[in-house]
Amino acid sequence: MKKQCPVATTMNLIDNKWKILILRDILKGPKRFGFLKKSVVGISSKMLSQNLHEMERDGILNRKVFPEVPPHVEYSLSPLGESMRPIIRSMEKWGNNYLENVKGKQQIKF
Amino acid sequence: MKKQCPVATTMNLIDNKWKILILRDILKGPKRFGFLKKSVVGISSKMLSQNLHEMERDGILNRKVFPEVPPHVEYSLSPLGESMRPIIRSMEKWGNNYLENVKGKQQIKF
DNA sequence: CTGTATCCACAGTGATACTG
DNA sequence: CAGTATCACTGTGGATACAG
Repeated sequence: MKKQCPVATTMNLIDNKWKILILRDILKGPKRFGFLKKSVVGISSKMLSQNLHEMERDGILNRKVFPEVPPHVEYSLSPLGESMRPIIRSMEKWGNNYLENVKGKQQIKF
Repeated sequence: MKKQCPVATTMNLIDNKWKILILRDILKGPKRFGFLKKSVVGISSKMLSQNLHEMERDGILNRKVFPEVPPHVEYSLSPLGESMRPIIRSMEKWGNNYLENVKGKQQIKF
């Protein structure tokens, strides 16, 4: 029985940048498909749909359908998804510091 | 002038799972090419070389060549790379918790 | 030991059109 | 509104061989 790497385990569940950005948004509260489509800049309906399905399958988020016309679907965090908040927060902190202190002020290109 | 998303900024610098795993290893101390090749399970020389170059270009890590025969190259963290430690640690924590408490014990598949 | 060079298969993704 | 279907394309990344 092989020992598993926790970091690799985490990366298996959030394996692309779209999922991180989706998580970033839903951490602020439940979101609808259309909202995410606009908020996650550059994502296509297909990619959004696909990633939402995978995240639901992995137990990271819940999908709630409101029986209305026109259709209304809301995505919210499961407890497992909520537990990822520290990961996203650490990335947010790092990114903020990078944008403020590094980009352009040091010799690092961009 | 558009406001930039810190999370997306972070993801632009560590945009694939290889970089995360490389970072995980070098956070424990300077590492050589061959060590990383074995430690980052599944990575090819090409991918390893490519990612190391990108991370060096982005200012995340330093490359030090020892003028010896046979060649000896060591990769270590720059201050910028070191500042990513909280990100990796949060992933490590999450992954550990997931492996211990979630996988197999709840209804979440795997 | 630490890589680079080349080839190439195929998974990932964008674009577009369409549906309940 | 919230997706799905299909297709074409591209770049990622594996395999292999080779080099300094």
